[in-house]
Amino acid sequence: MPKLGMEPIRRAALVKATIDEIGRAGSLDVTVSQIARRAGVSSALAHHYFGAKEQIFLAAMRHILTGYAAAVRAGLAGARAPRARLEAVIRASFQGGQFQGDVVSAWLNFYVAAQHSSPARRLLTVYQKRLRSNLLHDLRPLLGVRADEAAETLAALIDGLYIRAALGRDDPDGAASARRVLAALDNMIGAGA
Amino acid sequence: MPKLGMEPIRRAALVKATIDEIGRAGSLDVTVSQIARRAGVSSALAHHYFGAKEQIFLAAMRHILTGYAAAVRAGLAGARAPRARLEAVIRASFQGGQFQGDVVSAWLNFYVAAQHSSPARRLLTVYQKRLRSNLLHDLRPLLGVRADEAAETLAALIDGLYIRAALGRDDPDGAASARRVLAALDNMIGAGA
Amino acid sequence: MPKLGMEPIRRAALVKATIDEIGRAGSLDVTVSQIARRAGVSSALAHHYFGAKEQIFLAAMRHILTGYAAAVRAGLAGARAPRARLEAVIRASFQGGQFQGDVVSAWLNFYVAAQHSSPARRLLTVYQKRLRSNLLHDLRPLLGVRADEAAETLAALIDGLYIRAALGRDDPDGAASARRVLAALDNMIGAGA
Amino acid sequence: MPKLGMEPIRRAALVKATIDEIGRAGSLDVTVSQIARRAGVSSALAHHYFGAKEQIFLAAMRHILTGYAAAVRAGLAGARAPRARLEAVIRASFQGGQFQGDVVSAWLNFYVAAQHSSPARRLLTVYQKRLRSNLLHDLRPLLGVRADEAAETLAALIDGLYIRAALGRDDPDGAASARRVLAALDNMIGAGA
DNA sequence: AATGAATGAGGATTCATTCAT
DNA sequence: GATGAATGAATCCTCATTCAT
Repeated sequence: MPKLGMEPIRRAALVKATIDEIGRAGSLDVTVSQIARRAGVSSALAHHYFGAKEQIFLAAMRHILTGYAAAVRAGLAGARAPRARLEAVIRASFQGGQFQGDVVSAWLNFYVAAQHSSPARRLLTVYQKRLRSNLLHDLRPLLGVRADEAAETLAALIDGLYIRAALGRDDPDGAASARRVLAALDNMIGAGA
Repeated sequence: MPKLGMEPIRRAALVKATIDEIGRAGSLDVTVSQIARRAGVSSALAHHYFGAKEQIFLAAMRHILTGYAAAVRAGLAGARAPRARLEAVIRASFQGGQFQGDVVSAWLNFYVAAQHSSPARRLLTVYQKRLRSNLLHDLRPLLGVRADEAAETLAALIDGLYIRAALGRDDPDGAASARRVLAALDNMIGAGA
Repeated sequence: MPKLGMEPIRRAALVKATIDEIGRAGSLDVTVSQIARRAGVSSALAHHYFGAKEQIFLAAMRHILTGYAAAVRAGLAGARAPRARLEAVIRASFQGGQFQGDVVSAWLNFYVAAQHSSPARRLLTVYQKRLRSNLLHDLRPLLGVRADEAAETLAALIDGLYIRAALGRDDPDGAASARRVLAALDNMIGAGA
Repeated sequence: MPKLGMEPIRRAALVKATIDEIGRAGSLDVTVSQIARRAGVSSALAHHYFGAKEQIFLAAMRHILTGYAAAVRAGLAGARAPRARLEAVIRASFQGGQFQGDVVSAWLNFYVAAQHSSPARRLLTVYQKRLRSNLLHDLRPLLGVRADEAAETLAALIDGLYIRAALGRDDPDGAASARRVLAALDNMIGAGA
């Protein structure tokens, strides 16, 4: 019997290393060797498990999106009222796991990748649809027909705060960002009165 | 006899070609040869005029920022009241010259470049500062101490709408985007009442 | 409990898989992994049994030559007269086992391998010597001193028909090929009259 | 004005180097770097002019076929009678330029390449058709309906002599090979009487 | 002013081979 | 007996950049 069960370990390590490297480089101009070295394996092994470089990137993207989805689910677990649920969704975007240097940088780069990579675009579209649907679900009871516009605006605002966070040198301030989105949300609700 | 005065023409053509190519590729993964070919010159000439590839990119970035600055200036020319001036600044971001496929794509890519290129970051910072100062100047009379927060939020919203526009396949709808930012602005003003 | 006696089975499977893969690829550019996969084992096992890739190829070559030798022996079993024996030798080259897509393709590739691999060359030389000696043995009584020339020509003709068969897309027509060689043979005999 | 007109020179040198290297290696397992080094240029330049490795090989193949076609044309120039023309065609195959170590080795390898490369197959098909048509044109007056069979056999014989020449260590004996084909031809003619 | 020629450096990818289990 | 794990070495190919003309 050979050494068994390394595959999931290596894959996870490589995905983690990919996000770290993208964060460090601030771009997708990262070599497979750099990723592999950081993961402590040879570049050949990275290819062995992922096939091609793009697959590594996509796996990293999927990893981030999965983490985000889990954060949203967790946040929604205890929330019932629309306003509370919206706050949960918004806060999830700016929480620990998601809103830190490397991950935010990776996000921004995935946005770029989505412009020329169909699979990347598909993944991003899934995220966008889910966010939109989450927001709409609880905006409707509060805003009625204005919910659609509001969802678009809030989603754009979240993305905008991400992009700006990516430019900051230090780890971004998630609490402040969440506060801003919530303020915009409350403005919308208030304006409807 | 040598052709005189070609330099500005060539430079402009190369800058234009750079933006076009970035738009086409959806990333900065564009070769000097591709840019040169599109500009109708040899890649050697591109180097002759710009020195290195990064300089070409920076020139393109500068070109876009200059165009944006001009649009803002033009918009502000006829506006006096704070609300009118804010609308002018916001509309400038989503007007013809700025808010079209290639240019938006270039923008997004420059955001990425700013993460690892100091000169690019500097250029982007200039833009951000100017936008912030423009917004603040007219938000203060309307919102007082809440102006800072409002400026941050509006700026992020503008960026967010750009990023989302970059993902759309067709030329983005500038009017709709501007409307959203203005709605957010009016919500802020209304909430302050 | 360890399976006993697997070795010959695995070796045979790998040899068979090698010939099939060479036929499929139309060249020796076949990886050990491909061969192993087709044989239903790991590439490590292929190395375990054969040591190195070249050994696998040589074993495949030996397998083909052995099969050919057996076909010749079988053909000669019932033949007595020189002309009949020659026909048997010639037909053996174009019979079922030898003259089919994969095998012919492998043959051609072994000719190439013989140009840079000494062991391959040695194997091929054995085949050539044996064919030559077979032909000569029965050409001498019929053609006397012209037998040497005739043997060379017939051997070359056989090889030439193989090479041309290798290029055809479908399984080659062994009967037609044999007929051509026999016609050439009869022309030689006839010319001697 | 840059240094001009190097392209055809480099291309020719690379084609020549390719044939030499294939001859030396006895296979197509030749790296672009080896070819380039022998041609006295960088491997990058080889790619610059030919794009990809396969194109270099195809150019070499084309070069050989062109040389062969020229030799045939030259041989046919002075020949009128069918038998004389056939002799010219046959001799052309075994003359200086065509029938020497490297070139013959390259030939054999091109036969292999034709098994998996469509463009290579196409080139080889052109050669085969031309040879067949050349032979048929002059065999018909001599052999009538038997001309087709004869052409096939002669073509196969020529190929067979090539393949065997490729295995010999020294430069092959073209005169002897030609003599053999001519003898086969005369046997055919004689048998028809 | 402009470009064809040329290359060094670097990166993705493949693969035979080894090894521990 | 058998294999998953792992890698070093190679190879194709790309590209920014330089230079002579």
